Amino acid sequence: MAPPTDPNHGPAPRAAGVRVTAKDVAREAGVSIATVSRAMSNDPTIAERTRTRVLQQADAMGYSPNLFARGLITKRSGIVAMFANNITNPFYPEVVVKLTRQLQDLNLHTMLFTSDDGEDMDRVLTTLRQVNPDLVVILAATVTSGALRAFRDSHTPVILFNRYVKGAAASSVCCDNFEGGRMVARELARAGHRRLAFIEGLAMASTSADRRDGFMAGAADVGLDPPMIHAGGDFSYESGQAGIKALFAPCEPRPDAVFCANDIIAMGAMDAARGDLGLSVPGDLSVVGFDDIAMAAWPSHDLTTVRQPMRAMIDRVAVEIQRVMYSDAPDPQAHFLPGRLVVRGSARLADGGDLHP
Amino acid sequence: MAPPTDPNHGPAPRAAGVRVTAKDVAREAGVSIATVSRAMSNDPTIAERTRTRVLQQADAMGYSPNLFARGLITKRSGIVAMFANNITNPFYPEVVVKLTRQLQDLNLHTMLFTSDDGEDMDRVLTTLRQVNPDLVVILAATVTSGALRAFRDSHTPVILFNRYVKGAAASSVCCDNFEGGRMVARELARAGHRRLAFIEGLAMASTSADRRDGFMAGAADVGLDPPMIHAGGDFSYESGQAGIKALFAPCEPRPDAVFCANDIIAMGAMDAARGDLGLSVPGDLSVVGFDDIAMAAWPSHDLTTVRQPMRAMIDRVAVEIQRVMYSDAPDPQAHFLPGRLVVRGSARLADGGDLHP
DNA sequence: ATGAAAGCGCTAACAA
DNA sequence: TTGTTAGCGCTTTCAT
Repeated sequence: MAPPTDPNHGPAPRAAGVRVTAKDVAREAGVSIATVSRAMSNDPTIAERTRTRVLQQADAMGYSPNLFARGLITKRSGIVAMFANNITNPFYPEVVVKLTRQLQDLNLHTMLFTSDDGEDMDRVLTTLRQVNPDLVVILAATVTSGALRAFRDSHTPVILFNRYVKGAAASSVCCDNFEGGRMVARELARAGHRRLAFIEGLAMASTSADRRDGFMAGAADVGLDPPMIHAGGDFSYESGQAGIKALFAPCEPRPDAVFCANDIIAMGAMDAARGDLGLSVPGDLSVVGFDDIAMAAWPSHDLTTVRQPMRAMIDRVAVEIQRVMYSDAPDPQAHFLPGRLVVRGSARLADGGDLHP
Repeated sequence: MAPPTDPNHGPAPRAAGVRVTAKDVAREAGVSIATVSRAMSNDPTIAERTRTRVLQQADAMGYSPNLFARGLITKRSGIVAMFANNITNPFYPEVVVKLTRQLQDLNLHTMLFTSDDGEDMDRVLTTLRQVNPDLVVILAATVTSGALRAFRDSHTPVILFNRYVKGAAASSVCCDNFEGGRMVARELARAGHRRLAFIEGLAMASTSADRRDGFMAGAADVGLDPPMIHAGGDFSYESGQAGIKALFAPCEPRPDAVFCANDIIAMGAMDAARGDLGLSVPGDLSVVGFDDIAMAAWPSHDLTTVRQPMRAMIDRVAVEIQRVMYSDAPDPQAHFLPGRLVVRGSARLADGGDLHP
């Protein structure tokens, strides 16, 4: 079917000028604006004949209702505000785009907000509140409890993506980062690795911390020494390069496996291990990442990694959005979705495994 | 299926939160709502003392003006709609995020729209028009002239990013793709390459076509045979793998240099050349990409490529946005920004060069 | 089944 | 300098 505003559908579009309003359509169709409104919103009380006539007229004039005027009355902006400040990791832009795509089918619109780092974030969140979003999705960013409270006060539900704040008035949809880390440690141990190491991402990111804690717990489970930890980096390729060099700087003990807070770090670590350190991967060192971004599968790195169930996470967010929007006083819910170990050539490992088998 | 504007889709949604309005602040501060409005919008006619008092009260109550009620009157939504359907190439998500960041400082808000591909694009653009954006930025997507006309009719300026439509009522900010391609051909020839090849991206993308045409023009300039062209792919890694294999399938002539429509393709071509074909890069084959995404610089690929001046392009878009928003009947302008050849290890080349020296 | 009228929250004349 | 009033474009009673 032709879209309602297809200019090649029906008579020539109205002479260029101001935007066509319900009033214009009403006048041309010989009805009241209330009837136009009813026609546009599928009000069942309208006569079928009138409805089609009005719709046709609207179509011909290229009319579509002003979403914000509508929102002023219905108290629903139809807007989902997404906040993301992670840009070096292609995982999150991809989530933004895919989630946007999905929300479009629910007649919801994405408004995008970003901040460079911590300090101006509250300023951005204030701006964000001005647009009265029906809902806020915060992607892998640390948000102050003050900001969370402000949202609760304005009755704006919040969904955290890959972030979990205990006791907060916000829903969460996360990959089970802790279990993912634990699984990696166990599998590495099972394949005979003895000296584990971990390269952190951003210190304040719970994704990094949870993966690390899970990794350490897993090492403890199987009786290995606590993994060496390289801290102080961010989620970048350069952090991976720097991390692996730092881990190998002391003569002993040298790790035989390194787990990284995300794939980008892992690729940096792998390239530096091979290039600068002259190590064989996985011969001398197994490297494992987290995310499973597209290029992890490329032969150039062939990276063993924990795949975040992106599709399932996005679907879960969409469901949570609907739940939260269509219930009166929704309790925040936390969802943890299991990751899956994707075994490739960068690590000496036996086999894949699920987080929650 | 319910029309895109159906608000009665499903059960009645809960009303969004009760928000503090200008009326509330006015009551508490003992002034009229007009005064509140003046205080919030820095109207110079208001008394300084009143202004601070009102602002304080507003602050205390957590008030911020409803952007859309304001827009209803001022005829300015403050919204920039961005349309992007390219998701496999990390270049564009990065542009979206960075441009958003920049617009925030101009008090403009980004609304994001995507479509999977051509057909449902008009439907998405219809939805997009409902939000009355002050301006539309279309990123590297092909738009129908009908859609462009619809925007012109509703007086919504359009800026095309890396797309140029001759005679269209839309501004353009592009990397000079044609000259970029030409430069690559010339530089390859200068370094002694004789049998050039090109791997296309999506057929309908002008970025791919312009780079190809420039490349062919450059080859002609220096008297080389017309490059072999591999068509029928998209902008993916897999297209690069398939492309290079197809180019090497016939025994003769075999290319000694391949230029790819973007970096992702180039990496696929390079990995397949080395892996599947057992070639040495750049010994047997030089590989050149386009974009200079972050990972092009990673040692794993060390890709020679044409760098798009992303920062300059984004700045240019911001300037164009301001120009278009603050003038009555702005003529669309086209800007072509020169790329720069970044010489790395994937190609036997003499030296870097600028598009417009 | 349709229309008239009352706003949603805000800004912009126009008065005072 | 401030308040009053009239809408922006739309939905939603309440009549008819």
